[in-house]
Amino acid sequence: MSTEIVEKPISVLLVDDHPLFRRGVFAVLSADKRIRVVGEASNGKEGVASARKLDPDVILMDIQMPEMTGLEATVVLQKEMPRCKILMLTISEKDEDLFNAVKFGARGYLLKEVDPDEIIAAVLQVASGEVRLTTSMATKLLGEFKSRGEKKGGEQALSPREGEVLQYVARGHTNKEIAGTLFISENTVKVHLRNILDKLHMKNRAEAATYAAKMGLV
Amino acid sequence: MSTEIVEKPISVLLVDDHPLFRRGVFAVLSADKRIRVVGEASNGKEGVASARKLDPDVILMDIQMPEMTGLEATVVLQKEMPRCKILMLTISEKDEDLFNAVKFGARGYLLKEVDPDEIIAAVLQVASGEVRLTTSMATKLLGEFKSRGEKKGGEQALSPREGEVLQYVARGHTNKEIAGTLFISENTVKVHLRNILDKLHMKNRAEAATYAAKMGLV
DNA sequence: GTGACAATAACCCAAAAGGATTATTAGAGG
DNA sequence: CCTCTAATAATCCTTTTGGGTTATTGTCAC
Repeated sequence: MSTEIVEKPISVLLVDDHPLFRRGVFAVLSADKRIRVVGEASNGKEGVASARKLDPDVILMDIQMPEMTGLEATVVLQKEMPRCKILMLTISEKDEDLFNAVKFGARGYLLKEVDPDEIIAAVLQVASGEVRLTTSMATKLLGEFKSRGEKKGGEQALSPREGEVLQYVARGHTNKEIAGTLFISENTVKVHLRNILDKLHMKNRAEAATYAAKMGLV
Repeated sequence: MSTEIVEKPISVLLVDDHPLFRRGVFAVLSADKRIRVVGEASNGKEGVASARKLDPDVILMDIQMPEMTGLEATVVLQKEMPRCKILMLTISEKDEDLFNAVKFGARGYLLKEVDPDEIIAAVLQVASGEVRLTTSMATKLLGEFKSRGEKKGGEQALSPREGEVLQYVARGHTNKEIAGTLFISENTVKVHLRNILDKLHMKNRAEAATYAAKMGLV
């Protein structure tokens, strides 16, 4: 047995709806021997499927994507595969997105305008179990948690399906339309919506739509 | 083959504030022998300077950039170097950006989510003097110009009262509640809401609520 | 294998929202 | 003075939503 320890490269899955951007990230990450890009996906849904199949160490995830956003995908994957570290790589500088990403289990938050070097450092860092945030982000988060410190008792997370339904509601679709899109009965949509309203302590779909928009789900 | 006519490659300048994205585009374009990337810039100001120096055939330009946006740069360059074709490559699906880009002289409008192949085709097409738009964009442009002819400019602004009603809608208030708050009849609230939906081309209050949240009204 | 939970679905009923039309009044601006 | 518009309001009718209840299935964890 050799005394040299051969490290297995960190496997990375890219989830972003822009093929061109993916290619850029791919080029940057592939230039580093400690990292290996094992797959790509172009929306949250595909991302979840790929993650299940590939079981990557790190997922680089965009937030704003068609079909299923990065936030929703993060919710799903955190529950399913807690070993897998999710690093948000997004254009959004909105505080709301940052808070939600962290709340839903992301291990880091990078803006797309970062330097190539930075992204490599971030991948290595989250792979090793650390969290990657800029100091200004960390400050924002601390302030946020302090201000809602004791209140957090009742908050229940939405299930993936509920998140999906909520998206369509926010886009102005009726229950019947949503049922048609998701191939389920209108009754089921109504049940989902009722559960959503109960969990969010809200009164009707318009209020829930506002919530969804603010959370960046649409 | 010595009889083959050797075409000079199309020279391309990339202007985008995301190094990672630039790298992706560079990789894609460099893989095609008919195209040669001759320079990169990370904002509109740098882009204009580089364009003056390099005189590229085609400029791939982002819209949202620090210092000087792609739209501003397009205005400057169109006046100075009309031979140089500008192709917007942006994340923005906003009609307004599309309209402005075309108005300011862009020869094409691509969304960043396009396939690599598409971007090569678009560069070749605008280099040859054609215009590159999706059919849905062309339709939007036509509709815009037609409606400018007869009415004042497409979107009608909400009246103050309508804005007020929309806020309450986004907060999840019912028509009856809004009527009570504003000391008007429920019928009037319904009229306001109908006018809001008509003006925004929306279908129901949930969709309007999403719009309000995105606009920062709530 | 039991218990928890997500997703599915059905039924009923009341309340709310949506769509169309018509009309009155107060102000602003020509 | 006349016109245009925002804001007000009513009536009629249809569709959608919201609220409560019950039940079946599949999966995952313990």
